Amino acid sequence: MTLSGTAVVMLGFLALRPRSGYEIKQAVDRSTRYFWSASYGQIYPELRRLARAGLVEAEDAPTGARRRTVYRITAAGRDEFQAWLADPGFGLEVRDESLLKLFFADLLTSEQALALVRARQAVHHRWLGQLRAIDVGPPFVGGQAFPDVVLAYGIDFSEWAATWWESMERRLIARDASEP
Amino acid sequence: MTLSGTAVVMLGFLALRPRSGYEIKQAVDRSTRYFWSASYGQIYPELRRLARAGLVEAEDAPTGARRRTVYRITAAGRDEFQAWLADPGFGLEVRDESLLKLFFADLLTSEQALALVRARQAVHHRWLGQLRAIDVGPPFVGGQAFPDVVLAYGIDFSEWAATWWESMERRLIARDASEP
DNA sequence: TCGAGCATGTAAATTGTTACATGATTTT
DNA sequence: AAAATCATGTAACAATTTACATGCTCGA
Repeated sequence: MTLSGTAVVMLGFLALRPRSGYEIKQAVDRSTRYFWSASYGQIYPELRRLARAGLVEAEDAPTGARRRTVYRITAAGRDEFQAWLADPGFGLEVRDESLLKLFFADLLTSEQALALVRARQAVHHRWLGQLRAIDVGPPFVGGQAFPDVVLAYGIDFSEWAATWWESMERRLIARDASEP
Repeated sequence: MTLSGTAVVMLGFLALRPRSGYEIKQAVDRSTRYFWSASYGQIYPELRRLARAGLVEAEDAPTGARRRTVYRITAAGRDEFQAWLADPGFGLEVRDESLLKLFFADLLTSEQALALVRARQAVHHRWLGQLRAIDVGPPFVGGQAFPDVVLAYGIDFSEWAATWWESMERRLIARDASEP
């Protein structure tokens, strides 16, 4: 059984505690979304697939007349998740349109290139604000140490990147000043 | 006309000079692949679409009896590419399976978590070697300054990341030594 | 002559996003 | 009473990977 990326992150959150599809989406959006996102269009169909495969179990848990289904990971699901987790191999894919634009930025004016560099900078500053807000809030996953390690990585990387793009901005400005 | 990511990178390389599909793939693999990859399964069909849309022109350029088609960007194609390039907005998506595994690493033994951290380290060291080899070789795109900026980003990031994961390794080892 | 590299392509499957649709509950 | 949020889902589309298939050319 090969788990898709979405299946794996869902199983991971269900391994911590039972949740509804809606709650899984919230968990992803509050934590892994920077490096592993998931949309409702994937989550709900995938929950059904996982249930058919016996990796999770569904339970009706309505709030009043509003229907709600909570999923619980099974022993088989836990085994699958552990197997994925224990394998030290991993995929790492990046689709970075700003680096791509910068790559071809010789075809831009100085002003346009500068705008690009500043837009990129802004992204890192925004992330930094968001991640620091998580950092000072209550722990996302109680008793778990590694989510904090990942958060620390996010903050450290954002700081490094913000600084890198700021110094790139200064270099571009200096270059423009010397060449008319 | 909305250009797909693959279309855009192809048009970008064709804006620098005419190439065959094979040569576009080589260009991508030698330069943008770390942040923007493309496979033959996309490139060849997309070249035909771009030709139908009038953004590129095909020309037969066989080597002996081996067929070969070289594509040249048209004025319309250049306009489309410039329009994409001049827009300072960008997408940035990451699918980082190693951060995801680290996020759930409380479910792993110390040894397994350490193996994961070391595997991640190895990736950055490998990239660093590859990027430094490009850095000392002949310039990939003659007369263009920004590809070197992107390369510098890649090298600086790889150095930062290698260091970060090394210090994470030391922290894990220290933690394991203090807690039995 | 054999293998590496040049060169082009298709088909199937997977993966994922976006937009749409519906309705209940809670907060302002 | 309206708006935000909770909650679930589908359909259409877009993007992408992988595996397969074919055949030429050049250097060892």
